[in-house]
Amino acid sequence: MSTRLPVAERRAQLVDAALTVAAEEGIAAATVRRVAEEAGVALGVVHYCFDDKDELFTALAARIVDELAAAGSSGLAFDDGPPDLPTALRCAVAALWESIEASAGAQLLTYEITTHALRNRELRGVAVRQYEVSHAAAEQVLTLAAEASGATWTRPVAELAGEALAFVDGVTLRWLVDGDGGAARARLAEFAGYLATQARTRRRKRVR
Amino acid sequence: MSTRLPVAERRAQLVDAALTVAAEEGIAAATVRRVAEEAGVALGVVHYCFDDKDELFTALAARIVDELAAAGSSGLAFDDGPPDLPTALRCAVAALWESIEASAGAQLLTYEITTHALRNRELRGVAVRQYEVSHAAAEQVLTLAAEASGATWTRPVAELAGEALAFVDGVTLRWLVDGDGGAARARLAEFAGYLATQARTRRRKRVR
DNA sequence: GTCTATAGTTGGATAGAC
DNA sequence: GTCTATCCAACTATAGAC
Repeated sequence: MSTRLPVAERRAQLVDAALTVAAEEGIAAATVRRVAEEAGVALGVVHYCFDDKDELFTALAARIVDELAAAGSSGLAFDDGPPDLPTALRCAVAALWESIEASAGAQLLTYEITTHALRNRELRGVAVRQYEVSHAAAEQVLTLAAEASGATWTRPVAELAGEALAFVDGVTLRWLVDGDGGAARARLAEFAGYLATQARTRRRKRVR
Repeated sequence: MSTRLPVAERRAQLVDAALTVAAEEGIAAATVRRVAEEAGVALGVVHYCFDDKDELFTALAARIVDELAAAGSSGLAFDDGPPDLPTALRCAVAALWESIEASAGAQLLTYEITTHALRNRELRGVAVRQYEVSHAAAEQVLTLAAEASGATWTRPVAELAGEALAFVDGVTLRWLVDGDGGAARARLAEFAGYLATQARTRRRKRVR
């Protein structure tokens, strides 16, 4: 069974395995042993690739943050010409929620990572980075939506992004608990409506 | 050291100890052993009082939810006569935030309890109850604020409470990560402002 | 009825084999 | 440089003492 592999590839493989286990069964289930088993390697291999369980955890968190950043930068595509701001926001929210609803385990995992990181002084940076990336993604979406619809935010985008992030976070957690996707969507739609009041519309390019 | 105690009192004492440990060091640190140590009793005593670690956890969660319900029902007091709605909301938010900011460990613990409960089928009810109580508390605050200021919500209170709860949840978690109390307060104030637009003012009792 | 002493399991880490 | 075999600590749970 012992297919020798360069350490970098092993690390990637192990982080994959850790993600699989943690998303499905929770962070507590992602023990060094369980991750090794999932990856099909002996226990000690994990400790050869990572100094420490914390280091494996940090790598896992980094990987999730990377995915988050990638998802954020995928952006909105408006093929039918420039929409108005409410429409753009509705699209953004719909796309966001679709991706959330399709990955409950991963969503729950991000909350677990946050709390776990907050409880361990050395891991605090993990939680901070998580939010920096999320915040940047939120700002980007808001900026793109405004640009696409030819509107201008009347308040700093950073503030709006902070509020949006908090709201989405809270709505998602609530949804994980009650499983009510309709209610979650309604809440997000309401917030999108609020956001639309925080911009003023510039003269629009005429659609021919 | 063996002061014999009736089981009900021991249970209460142990839940106290569990709360102390969990709020300070996280739910993962609240092992049966650590709780016994904190309470100053032998390890086995915990297993005599609780069938199971899960039962101790459930008791801990119930105790936190009770406190939450109590805090919610403490209500708002407006000694200076009926305020207008924006003022009432500002007061409610300020009081809420003060209590949150004073108990970071307990706040973080509630998130840990939620995620932990969501990862264990048998404990799902714990998370659901947590949110039912929070939601009820939110509805109560909104209703009281409207009554005190002689206003009427133009949307179902349940919807507004759901949005408020989500937002407060998200803001709190963000604050636990970045420690920026000012930003948190600003976000909450903004939301209070939004809420005020969701009501219409009835004729006001004149203040003499 | 209340508590103590002990068993059995699972986890993180390492010394050393290949 | 990569992996295996082994160690030790910490945890949950229980059998039985008082």
